[in-house]
Amino acid sequence: MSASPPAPAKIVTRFAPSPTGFLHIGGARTALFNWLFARHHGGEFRLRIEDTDRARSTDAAIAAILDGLGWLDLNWDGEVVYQFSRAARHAEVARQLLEAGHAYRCYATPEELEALREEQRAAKVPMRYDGRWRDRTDWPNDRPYVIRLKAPREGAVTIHDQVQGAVTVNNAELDDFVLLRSDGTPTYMLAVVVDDFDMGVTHVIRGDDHLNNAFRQLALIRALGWPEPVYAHIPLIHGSDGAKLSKRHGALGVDAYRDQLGMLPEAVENYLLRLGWGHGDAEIISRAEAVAWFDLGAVGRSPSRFDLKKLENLNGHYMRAADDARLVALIAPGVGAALGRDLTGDDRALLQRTMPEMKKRANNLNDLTQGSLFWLRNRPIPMDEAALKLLASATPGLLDVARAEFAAQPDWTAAALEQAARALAEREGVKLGQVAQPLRAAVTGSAQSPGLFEVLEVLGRDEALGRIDDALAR
RNA sequence: GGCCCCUUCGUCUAGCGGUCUAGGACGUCGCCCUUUCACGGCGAAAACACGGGUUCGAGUCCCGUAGGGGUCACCA
Repeated sequence: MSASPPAPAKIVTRFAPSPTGFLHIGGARTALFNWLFARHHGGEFRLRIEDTDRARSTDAAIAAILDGLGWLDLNWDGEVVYQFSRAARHAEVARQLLEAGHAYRCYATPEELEALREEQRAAKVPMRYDGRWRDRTDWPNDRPYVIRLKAPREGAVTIHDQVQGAVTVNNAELDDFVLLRSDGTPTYMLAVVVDDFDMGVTHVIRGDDHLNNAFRQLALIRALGWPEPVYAHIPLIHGSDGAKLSKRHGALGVDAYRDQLGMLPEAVENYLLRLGWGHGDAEIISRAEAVAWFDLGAVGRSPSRFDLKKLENLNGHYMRAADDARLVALIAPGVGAALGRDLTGDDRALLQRTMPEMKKRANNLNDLTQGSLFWLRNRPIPMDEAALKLLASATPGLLDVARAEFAAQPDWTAAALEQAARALAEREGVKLGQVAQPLRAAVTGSAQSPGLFEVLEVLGRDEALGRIDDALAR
């Protein structure tokens, strides 16, 4: 038996949102990148809910995050880790650091620290904790204290970030941050490091708003003697005006892309993938291709702006490629609500039959829903403004003649009806459009629709003729 | 303000010293198809932020400037 090569360490990534709101588009992309990286390498993708901020964390937010990941089909491995439940472990690590001399007790009060910051602000010097308790041992045992990391003060730290490249920060820029609060609860900085270690996380892929934190976390990791993860800080997503995307600034939860904008998850995924990452000229990228191609090295370093137009275009593409039955199922609730009734099996069959033509005309589910209503409306169907105008300006009498021609057709088929209409137009010396447009308005209530004769055929003789009569009677 | 990061068409991007008179996609405009609207096809306008270097040669490397972003809590 020959010696087997050293087994490559299993790659473990994680998505660690704090449940203080919906899963926004930036978080979704971070989750996507982590998921793709793990799947590409055959590793694990873990989910951790950072709920240590008890005041701001909510169950509704947790549900929204899980729901959003589920919609995007970003499945995670293992159990969800709830950070708050690990507080005892975090505190234990802080105590351990204290005993090893890598951390110390700090009795400075919040007021005292605020005064310090105020001084520094006034003196225009960097605001950071000055280490006043770093070497003291005259602890007033009757007062609460926090545990701070005794961070190195000399030298510099360089992170070889997979996206940002080598980034160096002088240790003098960093201060002795708090690990354990005076009430014994861990800070984010401690919790992240401990949890990533305990979960075996090898690659930390997150927004570059965490880049500066990485240096602090690295100092902690080194004090603990733990292995350092590989970092990849991806640029943030900005709004269309270049300003940071925030809740009050165009940032929507992924649920809004589904429920309000009518997007398909594969379109959102494809769009997010191309935001900050590229693979040559590839634009339409399947999930299998994404898994095969994804790499951190191709992630761009500059922030990108969110472009709804492009997302909608992509969504249109995926809708045209989508299975008709799936689309019917997706719009059925909306169609039923607009119609004020439950859809029958016949209704669904009609939507299904017309879907190949309908989906070419919509870039989102909302438009598809609205556009499909005319098939199922009860007579007399409502007319929109353009339809009214078409009927009003139609050649007098033409609609009546067309109605009579159609009524006389033995075969109610698109081909036969078209032939009749063309013959009529020729006989009357008008263009086909002059016959077709008023008819379109009469049977669809709109100036735009799939091919008129196909519409007439699908509607059926009685319904079509009835709608024309309704228009004639106006 | 200190520190860190970023800078190719309006937007997302390709480009990893010469093949760049800078490619693709969305958007925009025009044409074709056509009973309307779409879909589809063809085409056009549109970018290397600026200034210095390095080099035989720079969109590609280095340094400044400007602009943008991030971050500086007992929040995460």
